[in-house]
Amino acid sequence: MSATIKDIARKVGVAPSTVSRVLSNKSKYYTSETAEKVKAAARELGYKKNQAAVELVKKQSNVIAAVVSSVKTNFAGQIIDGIQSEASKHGYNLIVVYSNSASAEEQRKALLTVIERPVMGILLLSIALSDDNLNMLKESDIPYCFLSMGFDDDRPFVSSDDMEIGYEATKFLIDKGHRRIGLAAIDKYPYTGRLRLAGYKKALSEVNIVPEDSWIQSGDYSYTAGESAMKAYGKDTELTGIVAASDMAAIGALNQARSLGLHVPDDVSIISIDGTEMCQIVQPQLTSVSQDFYKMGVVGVQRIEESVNSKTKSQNNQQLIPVHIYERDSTK
Amino acid sequence: MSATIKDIARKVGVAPSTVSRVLSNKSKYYTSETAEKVKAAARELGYKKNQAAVELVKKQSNVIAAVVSSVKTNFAGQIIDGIQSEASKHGYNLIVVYSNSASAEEQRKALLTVIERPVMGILLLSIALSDDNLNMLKESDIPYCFLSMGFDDDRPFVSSDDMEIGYEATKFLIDKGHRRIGLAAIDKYPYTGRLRLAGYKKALSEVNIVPEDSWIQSGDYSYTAGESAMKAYGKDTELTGIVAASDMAAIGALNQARSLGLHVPDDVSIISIDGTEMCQIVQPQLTSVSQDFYKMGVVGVQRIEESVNSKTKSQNNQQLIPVHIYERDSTK
DNA sequence: GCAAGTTAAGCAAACGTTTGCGCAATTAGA
DNA sequence: TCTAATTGCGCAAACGTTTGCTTAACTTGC
Repeated sequence: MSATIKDIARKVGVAPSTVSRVLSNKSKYYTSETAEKVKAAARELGYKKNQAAVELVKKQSNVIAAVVSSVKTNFAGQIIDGIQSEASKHGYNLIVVYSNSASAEEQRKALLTVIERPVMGILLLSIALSDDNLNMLKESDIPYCFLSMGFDDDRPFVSSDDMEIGYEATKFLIDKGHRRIGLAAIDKYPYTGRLRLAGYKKALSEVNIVPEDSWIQSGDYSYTAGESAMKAYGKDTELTGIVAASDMAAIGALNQARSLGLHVPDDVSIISIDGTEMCQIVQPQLTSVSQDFYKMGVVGVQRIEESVNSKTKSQNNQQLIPVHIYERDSTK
Repeated sequence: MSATIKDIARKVGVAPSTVSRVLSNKSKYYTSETAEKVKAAARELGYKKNQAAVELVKKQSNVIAAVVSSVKTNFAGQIIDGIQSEASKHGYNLIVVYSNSASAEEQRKALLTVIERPVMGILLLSIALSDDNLNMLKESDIPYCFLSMGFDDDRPFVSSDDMEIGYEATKFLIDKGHRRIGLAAIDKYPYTGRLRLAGYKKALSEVNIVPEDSWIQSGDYSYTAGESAMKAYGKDTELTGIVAASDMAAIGALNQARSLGLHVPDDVSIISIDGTEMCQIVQPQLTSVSQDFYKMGVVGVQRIEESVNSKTKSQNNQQLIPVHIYERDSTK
C-alpha cells in the first residue's frame, strides 16, 4: 500500500521515468529543480523502492548472500564480519541464510532462497554441499565461493592452508622440545582433516618420528571430541604435547585433562587450531594456530566481485590465507 | 539467462498460465497428464522460479527477516536457531542481516535491505534502533517484533522478564546464605539493566539489606566489564556473592578473581545471567539464570504469523519467557 | 536568422509471474 | 436430444521499476 514512483510522478507533475532517474541518481536527465521537487515528494510520501520490481527488470541486485552451515561454528561470526565490512565498503548488502548441513533437504531450501532471486554472488561458509545441491548451484550461473574449506576439485574457495596448519602446530611443539605429540578430534578423511593430518605427519617425520596410531584420536572438532580424545590418551599418557583440531576441542581436552589430574602446560601442552576469542577466556589461555577468518570474508567478497566483473573464469580461484601462531599459556 | 515459465509453456505446448498453476500446485485447473509434462519440462530446462517476479505480483513473500545487532552476541545463535526451526515448520524462509548497532546509518542500511522487499515480517535481535529508524520500520507496515529486549512503550517484543532475572539471581544467592551481594557489569539506565537492578534491590530488601553503592558496578555486559567490576571489588572485598550481568561478564569476573587470588566459589560465589554454552566450558562451570533464547525465536515467529493473519493489532503483544536457574559449580 | 547541437522530459516496452475472466469441450441431468 | 453444469485451459492485465527512443524546447555558432 506504500507509495510508488507513479504516485510521486503524479504529485510532482512529471513522468515516472524522470522520477526513477532522479531517485537513482542518473544525472544529466533533469534539472536540479525537478530533482528537488521529486526528492521532497518522495520523502513526504514515505517512498520505499520496491526491490522486487528493480531486480526483475535489472536482473541483478547488489546483495551478496552467505549460506552458513550452522549457527554454532564459533568462527562464522568472524567471517561474516569480514564479509560485511568489505561488502558495505562496495555498497553491497549482505543477507545470511542458515542451513543445517546435516540435511540435504534443508541445504536445498537454504540454497533456493538465495538462488531464486538475482543475488550477485553466493558465499558458502564451511558447508558441505551434497552433489545435487552443488550441481544446482553451478547451474544457477551465480558466482559462488566456498569459505574456510578447501576441495580437491576446481571449485573456487578461500581457506587456510590446512597442510600448513597441521605442520606449523606440530612444528611449534617440536621446537619447544616435544617429541611425543598427539593429534586430537580431527576428522581424518575429508579434505581438511586429511591435509592437517598430513602436515602433522610431515613435521614429525622431519625429526624422524612416526606417530603411533593411538596418538591420533579422530573426532568431529567438537568439545566432546576433545574430551574423548583426552580420555583416550589417559592420565598416564606418554604424550607431552597435543594438537587439538579446534578451539572447542582444545577446551574439551583441557577440561578433561584437569579432571584426570593433569596440569596444562606442565604435564601436557596443548595447542589449538582456529584462534577464536575462546582461546583467551579459558584458563590457561590457549596457544593457537590462528586462522584469519575475517580476511577470508573480505577476500570472499573480492572473489565474487571479480567473477562479476570479468565474466571469464579466473584461473586462480583457490586462495589460501596465511595463518599465525599466537603463543599463550597452554604450551611450554 | 535461465528458463522461464514461457519457455516451459512453449516446449510443452500449453499456456504460461497453466504452467504457473501446475508449478504452484493450484490444483483443479489442469489434468494430471498436463501436470506431468510440465513438471518434466521444468526439470529438463532446469527451471528456477524468479522470486522477484513472484513477489512483485503477489506483494507478499514467505521470508522472515531477522536483523541482528552484531555477530558477537553469543546468544544470537540460539535465537536464530529457534526462529529457523519454527519458520521452516511453517514453510517460511529466513534471511538474516547484521547491523552494527553503533551506527544509525548502518542500521538504516540493514533495515532498508529488508524493508525494500516484501518480507512477511521482521524480527529484531537485541538491537537498539534510533528514533528515525524505528519510525521507518513502523511506517513500513511490515509486522515486526523485538527479541530479547523490552521497552517502556507499546512496541511488540518478546524477552525474558528482566525484573525476575535480577530478583531470582539475587534470591538464589540469598537462599544460599549470602548477604553481601554485588551486581556486576550491568548497564543501569536502559530498560533491561534498570529492571534487573530493580529485581536485585527487591530481593535484597526482602532480607532488609540496602546495597552499598560500591556493590553495584555498572558496565556493558562484556568480558572486560566483568573484569573491571571484579577489579573494583578487589581482593579483600566484603562481598561473598556476585550477580554478573552476562556470561561473558561472569567469565571476566571469574578470571579476574583468580588473578586476584580469590577462589570461586569458596571465596566468592558467582551467578551468571544468560546461560549460554559458555557457562559449561569454563571451570568452574558457572551457575546461571538461563534465558530461553531458543523459545524467544520460536515465539517471535509466531507473533509475526499472528500479525499477518489477523490484521487487527493483538493487544497482548509484549510477551515474557520464563527463565530457569541452573546450579553449577560457581556458587555455594 | 537559421541549421545543428544540446538539454530536459515523456512514452512505452520489458522483466517473469499470478490470477480473474472467458470460452470451448465434455459430462450430467432430464 | 437438449440444456445446464463442469472441466481444462488460454487471454490478458497487473505488479513497480528501468531504460532506449523520441520529442520539444532551448542554446549555440555562424
